[in-house]
Amino acid sequence: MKEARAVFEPVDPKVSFPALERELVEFWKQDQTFEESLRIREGAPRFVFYEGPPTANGKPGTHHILPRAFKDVFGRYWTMKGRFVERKAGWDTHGLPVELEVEKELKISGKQQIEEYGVAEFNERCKESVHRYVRQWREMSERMAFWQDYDNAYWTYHSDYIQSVWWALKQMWDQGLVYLGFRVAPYCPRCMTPLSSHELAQGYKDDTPDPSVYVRFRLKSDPKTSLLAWTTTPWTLPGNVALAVGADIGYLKVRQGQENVIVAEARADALEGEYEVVERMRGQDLAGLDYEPLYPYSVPSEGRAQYVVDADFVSTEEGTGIVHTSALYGADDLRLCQEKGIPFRHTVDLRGRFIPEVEKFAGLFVKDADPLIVEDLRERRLLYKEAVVRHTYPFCWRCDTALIYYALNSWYVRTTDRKEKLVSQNAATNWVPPYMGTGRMGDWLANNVDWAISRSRYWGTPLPFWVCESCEESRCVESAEEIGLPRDADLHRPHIDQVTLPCAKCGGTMRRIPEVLDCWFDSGAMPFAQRGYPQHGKQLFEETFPADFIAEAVDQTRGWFYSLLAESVILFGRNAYKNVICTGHVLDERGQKASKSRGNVLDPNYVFDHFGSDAIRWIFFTAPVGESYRVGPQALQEVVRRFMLPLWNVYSFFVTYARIDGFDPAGRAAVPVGQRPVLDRWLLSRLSGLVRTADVALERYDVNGASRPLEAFVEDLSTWYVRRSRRRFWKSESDADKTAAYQTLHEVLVTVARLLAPFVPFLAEAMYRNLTGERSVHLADFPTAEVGAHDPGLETQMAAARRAVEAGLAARDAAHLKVRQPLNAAVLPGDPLPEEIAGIVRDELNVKQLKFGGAGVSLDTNITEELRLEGLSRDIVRAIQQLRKDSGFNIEDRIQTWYDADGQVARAFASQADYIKAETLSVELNRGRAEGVSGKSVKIDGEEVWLGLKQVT
RNA sequence: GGGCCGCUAGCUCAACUGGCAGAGCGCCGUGCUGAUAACGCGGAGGUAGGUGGUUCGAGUCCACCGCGGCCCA
Repeated sequence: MKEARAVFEPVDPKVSFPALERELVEFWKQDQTFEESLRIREGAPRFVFYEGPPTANGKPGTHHILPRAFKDVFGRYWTMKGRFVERKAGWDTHGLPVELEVEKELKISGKQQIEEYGVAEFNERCKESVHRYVRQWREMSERMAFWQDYDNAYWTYHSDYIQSVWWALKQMWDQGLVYLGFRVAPYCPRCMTPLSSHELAQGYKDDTPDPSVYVRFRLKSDPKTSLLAWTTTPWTLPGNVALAVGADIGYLKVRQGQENVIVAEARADALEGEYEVVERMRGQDLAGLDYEPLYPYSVPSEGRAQYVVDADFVSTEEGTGIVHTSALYGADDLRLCQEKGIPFRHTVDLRGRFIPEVEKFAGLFVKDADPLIVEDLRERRLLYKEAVVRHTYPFCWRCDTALIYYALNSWYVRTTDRKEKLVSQNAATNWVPPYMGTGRMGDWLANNVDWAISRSRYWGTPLPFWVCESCEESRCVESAEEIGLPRDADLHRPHIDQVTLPCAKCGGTMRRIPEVLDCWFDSGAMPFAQRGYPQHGKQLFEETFPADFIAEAVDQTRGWFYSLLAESVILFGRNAYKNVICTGHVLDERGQKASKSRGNVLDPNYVFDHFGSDAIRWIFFTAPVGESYRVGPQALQEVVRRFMLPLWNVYSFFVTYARIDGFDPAGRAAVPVGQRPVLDRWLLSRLSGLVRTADVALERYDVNGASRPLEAFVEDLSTWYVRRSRRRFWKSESDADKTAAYQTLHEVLVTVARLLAPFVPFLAEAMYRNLTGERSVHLADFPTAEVGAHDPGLETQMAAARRAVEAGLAARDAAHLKVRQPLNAAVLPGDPLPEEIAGIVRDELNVKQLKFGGAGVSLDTNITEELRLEGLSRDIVRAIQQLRKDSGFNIEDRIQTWYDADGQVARAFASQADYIKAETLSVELNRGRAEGVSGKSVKIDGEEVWLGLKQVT
């Protein structure tokens, strides 16, 4: 309009957020906005963030967006607060998951086939696989606007990184924390490898049938009397070396026919048939009794075995209260035997078959031997009774073989030695939500066991332990140089296995142990290993340890959250992170966990292409942190419709009118807030409170505490401020009121864009760049609250006004008086409102006079002729506006208007002509039908009225 | 078997320290509208998973039980 120069680009109200986002991804890349956001904060105090490296063994899913969104929001927030936030990307590249992916690719399975294929070649394939997946991860991360330095990522397989890890192991070695232990682990006899707890968790099956057998162990001193023991693994019976009882548990000796049987009193219902109690005793009375071995295979010639011992793990929850103990096939069993000095030896080999010395069952696979053993005991009248139990039992998640518990050698870090410190350092860490730290993590640490760090695999950091062939002297190496290799040498198997070292003690040959390192140790080393510390980056490491903030999903409790904590406590005496957000799981729309095997993983590209990254981020930020999230097309659609579009439309509304009026935020001095109309003062007061609320919440890592008030504010902005202010922008005259409206809405939108920038970086960027003409919202400062604008009294009054409106509209509805019909007066309950606010209520209710203080709402329903005509004039305006719109006229177009009407409607046209002309931008209002003007008949108050509009050029 | 979390309208979820049970979506009715894929008002829809307890008062605190999710065994 007029000669005004529009300073804003037009805004498409039919925006496609996915398209908008793609443009901005490209813009940021070209503009190097992220790099700039770091550059402008160089030298400022750091906010230290650590990237928990994703394992690059598969395509990223929508559930991976969740923790990455939380990581991103704080990087952006603290950058806007003036801190330097380095964001070094990282990739977890080693480990069984990567190997399995490659095994699938190569269509091979198991260690034997890998070795036939060739370890060198196999590891090359692993590396290639990782790079392939990292490309997809990077693409997803950039599309979701997770700003990180991807070009300088750390990779756990790099030689520098491996040597940092070696250094860490050497530190632990020197502290005497590394040892070779003989422990019971879940073991797959087909794959011939122990499994990690992580793998174990994937393979439990409910309702697995197993034999449940009760076995007599005859006392040496009295062969008529047996101790009754229960087991679900008969194959461990040839390995029996002891029976365990609880010292304080009460036991019964009962007579059944010619035989006596001893069981826990609390388990007497395990007895079959009639019995007579002969004697009562306690576990401690039984301890030390010798019994007849079932089989002669399990005990070496020396040492005392096969007698009753007391143990703290015996319970009377199930079984007989007398626990059959086979040293090598149960964790409690082995610990007990080691404590009591009971000798033992294996009866089963690494393939899960009985060794030749177990003559009766030699060569049989243990599970196949179960029924034979039961039968053997039955024939020898040692079987008391037999049944089948259904319980939860672990299987190999790869090959589905039933796992067995099996004792073998593994390397350990004695974390239990630092348990107190682990617990206290964890307690000093700020967990969001808090129960993750005290509950899940705290309980886990309280039951800390030594960390099994060795894996009998191929693609991993090789354990730098060399052992002498002759004298068993061992040594830990901490760098490539130390073993005569260049720093950048490939340190992986099989190359490293070629390196032999002379034994300093006996001059013999030292060879590396074959195992590689648990890959969780790799990622836990990232605070220093990402710098190549201590050979490189010493100062950088010291400046960036510990992290202010990390975020991952809940499954990292025993994963990265623990490995970071354990390694940092051992090496540096404190935790590696001060604040941690633990996000929940992403569920599908039916509430099921998203997983590859269920096939319900939401493809991130589907989400990005249909709804956009901002939409999914906003869902994650507003849903309860730490809980499970249900995400699907409906939820995404809703967040777009409920939050993003209303905000976008406020923005589009502003730009539409600002362009028409040529409003330039820099063009005129700001109207002082105190002089602006009450709606503006109210909105600015709300904004001021919002800024403070969001800022305080984010400082406390309370994402919901910021996002939910933001959402509520946008709703108020859209459904109250803009709704009540439309006429201020629409009216023709440019006065102080209109200027105030423009200035207020502009300021609010710019501030909201800055507040939203960390959360929905695309939407905020699009708004901010157009509204300010500046380069990027992500280079701006986070808003600070305008203390002067805060007016709690006004907010209270406005809330009262809105309640009054609500009551008034309800009363009108009940009286069937439509809102377009003005009324003379209304009485509302409550205290009188100041005139300025009462005016808003009058407008909204369309009444001439308002009184407060009534008991309820009462309306003056007497409609005078004058009120009648006024009401009709609003119907007329409404009809003309609709016709203007249907005719495709622009909002600011002037028109000539013709009408053909009779009676009341005609009188309304005449008496309210000025009002109608002003509202509809009609320069003329003519009665009768015009030649050559296309028109339309409409119904107004039941009467046919012909309207014709013509644009004035 | 143990631990953590959840269970509030048909669906998704709120409600500072105990104080009259709410919103959004969906449904029905109605109104408003030259920003909106909208919005307003009204309506239907609730024994707050169950049972006890503490309290003047419990969705909220305690105990036990049930169901679901996750983690661990």
